[in-house]
Amino acid sequence: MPELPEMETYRKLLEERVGGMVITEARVEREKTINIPPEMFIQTVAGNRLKHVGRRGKHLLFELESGHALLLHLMLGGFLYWGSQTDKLERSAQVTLSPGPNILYFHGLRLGYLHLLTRDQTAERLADLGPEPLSPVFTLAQFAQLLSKKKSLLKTALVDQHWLAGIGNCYADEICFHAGILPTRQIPSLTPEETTRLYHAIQAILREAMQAGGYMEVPFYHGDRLTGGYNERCRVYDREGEPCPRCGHRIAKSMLSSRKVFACTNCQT
DNA sequence: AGTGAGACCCGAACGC
DNA sequence: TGCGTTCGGGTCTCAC
Repeated sequence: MPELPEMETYRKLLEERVGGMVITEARVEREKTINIPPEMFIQTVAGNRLKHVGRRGKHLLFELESGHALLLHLMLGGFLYWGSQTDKLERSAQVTLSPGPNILYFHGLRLGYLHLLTRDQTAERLADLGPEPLSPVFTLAQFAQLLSKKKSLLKTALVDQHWLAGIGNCYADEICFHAGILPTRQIPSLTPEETTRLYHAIQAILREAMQAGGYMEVPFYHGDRLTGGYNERCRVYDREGEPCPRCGHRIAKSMLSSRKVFACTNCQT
């Protein structure tokens, strides 16, 4: 599901294409996707300029000139499409915005949402998130400090948004594989050397995935060659039984608090 | 504090 | 083909 690299890919594409544009029209097809009555939502959003598109963890922030922000979380199965009245998908869209001549379609928002918030409300909603793993202030020392405060299993911590923001089920496994460490390791058992490997794996995997365009299944616009470029690059995620790209051993799947865990039990220790 | 279960939601996958 | 059923999975909340 959409994690940091996918949302960052969307953020960049959106910033380039619709940043600075006036949202001439907003439509709400599913009221539960938003947080206020549709009339109020449309009244505030329509005619408002989209100043900037930001990201925090797995959230996307559409910052409006009025000081409001649209806070997007795609949760499970949510995705975006940017096209025209005719160039659109054969799928229902829960909300559409028209920044400029094209239309931004919000699809698959069942558990996901697009909430219109004031500056203060936005800050409050994001206040509980952990640090951004790719921020320059997120150093190895800070990561080691974070780890020292956790006693849980490694994977449980990696997907905990309050501890570290942006990593989900897929990248947690990919990061552990890159570091050669089992996701089910107890955090207190990690050596300083392993902590260093994990830190560098977080940087390497997230940056590689961002560069490749994440693992979304649906392109962002007609002819999009970036979005979803990471689909073929996952080393262990959803590859149960396939040979490990490092040692050839079969990749194992297990469950951990109703989450799938993929790992090579031979070269990850 | 960590873990687990239930709720949320509906498209996709599956079974007959 | 087609209808009914099951499942998945991030996050929040509430036990234990």
